[in-house]
Amino acid sequence: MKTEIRTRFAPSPTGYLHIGGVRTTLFNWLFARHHGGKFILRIEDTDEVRSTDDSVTAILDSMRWLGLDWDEGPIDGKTDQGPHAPYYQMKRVDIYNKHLQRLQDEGKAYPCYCTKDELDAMRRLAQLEKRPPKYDGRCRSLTEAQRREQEAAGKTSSLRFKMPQDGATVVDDIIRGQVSFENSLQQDLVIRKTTGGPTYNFACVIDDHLMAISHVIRGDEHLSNTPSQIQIYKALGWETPRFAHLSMILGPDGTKLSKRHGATSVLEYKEQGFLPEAMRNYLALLGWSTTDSKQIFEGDDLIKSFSLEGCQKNPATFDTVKLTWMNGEYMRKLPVAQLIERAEPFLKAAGLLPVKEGPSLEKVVALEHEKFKLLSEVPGLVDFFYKPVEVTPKAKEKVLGAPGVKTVLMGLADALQDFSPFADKALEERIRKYCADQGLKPGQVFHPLRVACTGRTEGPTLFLMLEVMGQGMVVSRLRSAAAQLN
RNA sequence: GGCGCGUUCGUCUAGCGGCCUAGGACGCUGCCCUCUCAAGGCAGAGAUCACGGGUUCAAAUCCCGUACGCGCCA
Repeated sequence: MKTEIRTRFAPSPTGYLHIGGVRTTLFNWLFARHHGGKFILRIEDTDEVRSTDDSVTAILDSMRWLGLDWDEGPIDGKTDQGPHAPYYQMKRVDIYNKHLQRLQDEGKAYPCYCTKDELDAMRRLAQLEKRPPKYDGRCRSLTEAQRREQEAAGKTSSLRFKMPQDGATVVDDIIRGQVSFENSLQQDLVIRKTTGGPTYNFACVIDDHLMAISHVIRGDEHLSNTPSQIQIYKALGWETPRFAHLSMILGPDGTKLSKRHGATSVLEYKEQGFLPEAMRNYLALLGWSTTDSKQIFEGDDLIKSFSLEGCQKNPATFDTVKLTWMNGEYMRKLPVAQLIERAEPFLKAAGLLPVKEGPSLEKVVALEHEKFKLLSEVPGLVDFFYKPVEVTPKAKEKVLGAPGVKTVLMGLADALQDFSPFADKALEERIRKYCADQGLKPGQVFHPLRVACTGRTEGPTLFLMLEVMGQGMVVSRLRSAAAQLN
């Protein structure tokens, strides 16, 4: 009996880490952390053509960004050497070969000399006759002499695993329950390719066993391969891990989430200004929930609450709108200083950091705190404190275009020129008094004032904003806005 | 084509035989708050629980079939 909980994430380094992959990683990670177990990262780089170091780096970066730390596995894209080598499948071929040989020696696997053309023909015929396109096992019964003959003729061979042909294999899945597959319908799986390398389904079994994985948590698409894998475990005399097959993630149109649906790489979400904790929270809720339908899980709550039993069987649609809402929730909860820290790359890119002159970023960001939904929005909502006022067309037409605005702006400038204290409440009183004195409605004054100072019709609460902006800037902006009228 | 999986508001979901005239969340609509935009508060629209048969005193919940979707094998 395996007592320690050990899960793993085993990506192929053939591109960036996409949303579906992260969700699988997240669930493995959550499960391991919940049970105080270990989470292992293994690189399935047996596809020599498409595997790249850059992909490994991208995957590692994505996981680090999301805070999904692993207990065993590579630490950067180049560490397929030394102690990290065992976590790269390409460094494990000797191990696979050993077990491949063992199965062959024990008569549980046999070489198959069929060529691709022969297999294709076989398949076409089967389809024509409306039979399942299953390999017919013709090389299974080859005698030693016949095999030597094939070898002598220089034929290359693959190695096939002898699937039992009677009974059924039951996958006892934590999420889906008992799923039964008839063995007679399973074909003799290729476990060593003609090129000599192990196939995915074989290497995966060997690794999961040798790495003592207790729970294999993976995407739904692997469920159909599981009976074959179970039979390989049996043939090797190994205990099978527990299986849990997660539902897939779909795009808005109901098909499997892919590039067509826009951003699918995790790092793209980072660039768009999403917080990793929001991403994690949202992703956890795709296919998992608690019975009280709780939405926001802060701190360790996700780890504490997570269970495979709470996982959904049916696929879920990825919804950017809800993700964005959730990101806003997290941004609102972040203290301003931290918020600025997190938004640093975006502030720098917008030229707002380091602050050259003007009010402190803390005060300015605090004014708009409840409005942010993305880190990338921070600069755009506060930049008018640091840049010359640019009046939007809408503001110009609707507010500055009204009659008497020029007089109002000049009047305000005069009234505020030497006003003290230049602070929220006092300013409000003073400006309301100005309205009363002039016989104007507050709206006739507040709106032009805002536009003159910010160039926009919407923005932070007015008087506090004026305070933060400071007397000098406010008065000069009022005057310059007035000057530009007529 | 065979096998497997799935199907509750637009979306994520609660539900595991009576508490369901189906609950929550996002989004949407309206109202309140209000100097704008948000945030917040309140209210509302929105699901004949894919469809058709059973089982049962009673079914979203159990069984069978059909349809549709998805996956795997190719």
